[in-house]
Amino acid sequence: MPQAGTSRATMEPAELGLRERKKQRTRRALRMAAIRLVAERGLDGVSVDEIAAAAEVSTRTFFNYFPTKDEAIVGLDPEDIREITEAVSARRADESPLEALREVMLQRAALVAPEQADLWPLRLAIIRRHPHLMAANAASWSSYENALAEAAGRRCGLDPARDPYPAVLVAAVLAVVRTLSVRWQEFPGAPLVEVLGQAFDSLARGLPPPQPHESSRGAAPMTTTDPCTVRPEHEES
Amino acid sequence: MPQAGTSRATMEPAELGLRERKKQRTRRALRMAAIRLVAERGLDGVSVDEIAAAAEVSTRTFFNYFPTKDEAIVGLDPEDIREITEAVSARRADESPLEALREVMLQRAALVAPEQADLWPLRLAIIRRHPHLMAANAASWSSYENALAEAAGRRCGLDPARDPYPAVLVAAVLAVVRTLSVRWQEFPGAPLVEVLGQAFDSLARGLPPPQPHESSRGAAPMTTTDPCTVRPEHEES
DNA sequence: TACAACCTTATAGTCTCTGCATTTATTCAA
DNA sequence: TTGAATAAATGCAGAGACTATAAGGTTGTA
Repeated sequence: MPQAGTSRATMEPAELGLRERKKQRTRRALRMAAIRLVAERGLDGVSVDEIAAAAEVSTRTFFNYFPTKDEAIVGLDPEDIREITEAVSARRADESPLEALREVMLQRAALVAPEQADLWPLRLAIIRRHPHLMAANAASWSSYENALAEAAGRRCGLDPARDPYPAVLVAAVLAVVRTLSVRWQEFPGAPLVEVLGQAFDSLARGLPPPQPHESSRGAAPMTTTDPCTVRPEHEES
Repeated sequence: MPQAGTSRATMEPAELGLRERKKQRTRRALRMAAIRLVAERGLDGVSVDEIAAAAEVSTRTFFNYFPTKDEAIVGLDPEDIREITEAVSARRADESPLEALREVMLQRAALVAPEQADLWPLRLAIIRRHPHLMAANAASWSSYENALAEAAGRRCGLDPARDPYPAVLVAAVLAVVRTLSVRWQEFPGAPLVEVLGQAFDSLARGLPPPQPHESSRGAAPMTTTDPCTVRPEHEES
């Protein structure tokens, strides 16, 4: 059983066999070529032919790896999905589902895989330039919404097919992560992890309205972390 | 006086000028043709040519109205966006942003514009059959995430460009609505409005983990009681 | 009526993406 | 080491999505 990964990720597991490793390399090469070229010349300024050429494979091979040009740019690696899902399942059982997701997402945001460190900003720049990619992005995420929802459901003993709670929880969490990831690029004031953390706090409190203080500070915090005046909500204890 | 739009929607405002009305009709005809045909024969069983033919316009004209075949099926009318945004702005000022959004979304879910009443289920059926459309769907929604975020921001006196709160709030809310709308088609046990209402309650409480077996709450938890069998069903292609 | 602005349309072409048959590379077992 | 068995990469042919352009119709206006 694999150690519920904190590291791993950079090294190519030697046990994987030559064929598998080659595939990973090809996929990465294609993605890098796609992102680099598109960041440079715009989405319509680059054809799949050129991307494939840059990665030194045939055009047809490109489509063996990605169903769409868009996916090559914004899609998540299936491996990443597996990692994240596993990480959620591996969290201590006494955490609430929201807490577990929070921690995994924050960790993830903190380490942004080293090889992709330089690609990440390019990706976001591209998305900002071509908003419709945010869709493809969301779509790609939604493909692991299901996986995550299942993991989340298991934590609280719910069948995600029956009870909407896990799906709702995951949808809300991923929406927050996605939104802030994109914003973060535009207003790189505070580190992403911080902004995300505050957003999660807010979410955990039921998204209470923040006070409209005339804040002329450069980086307006999401909400204060002290006992704010939460509006009276119907709650039972 | 707009009356916080409960009606309107079916009548074509006569003041709009012939040209404008014609455009609306064409757009609607194209959308209806697209949804009907695709629901019948599947996404790849219908070409844009056929859709245009069914709506009695040229293929080129189709692309004057929709940038994409997908958009014709899942995209929102700009007019709807305007209506929803206005409805949010029109809510009483003493409601919290979350409450305001909640009410608007519930109202919207309750009345599903009359002309589209029959199209709505078809749309969802199509999305379920072609999961990647959920992306286009989300994308289209995201185009009014901004509008909504701005309206939400105004309510609490925040500049949505500076403070992430409105964006986060809206993203979470729309994620929930989208998720449940899709699920609702698969498990049509409880009325959508009810399921949505429960989800909003949960959101307002900070997404607390539900108890697997104790049904201590009078107000029904999100747990459904229908025994449904489910399988993934990723048809596509 | 005449004019300007805007829609629609046909044509022709580029690009995306798929199916299929062939070739090349990798694994595995003898 | 060799020889299948297996899987991936490639080239090719083709359908369909989408666009640029130019020409022809409609609508709003003077």
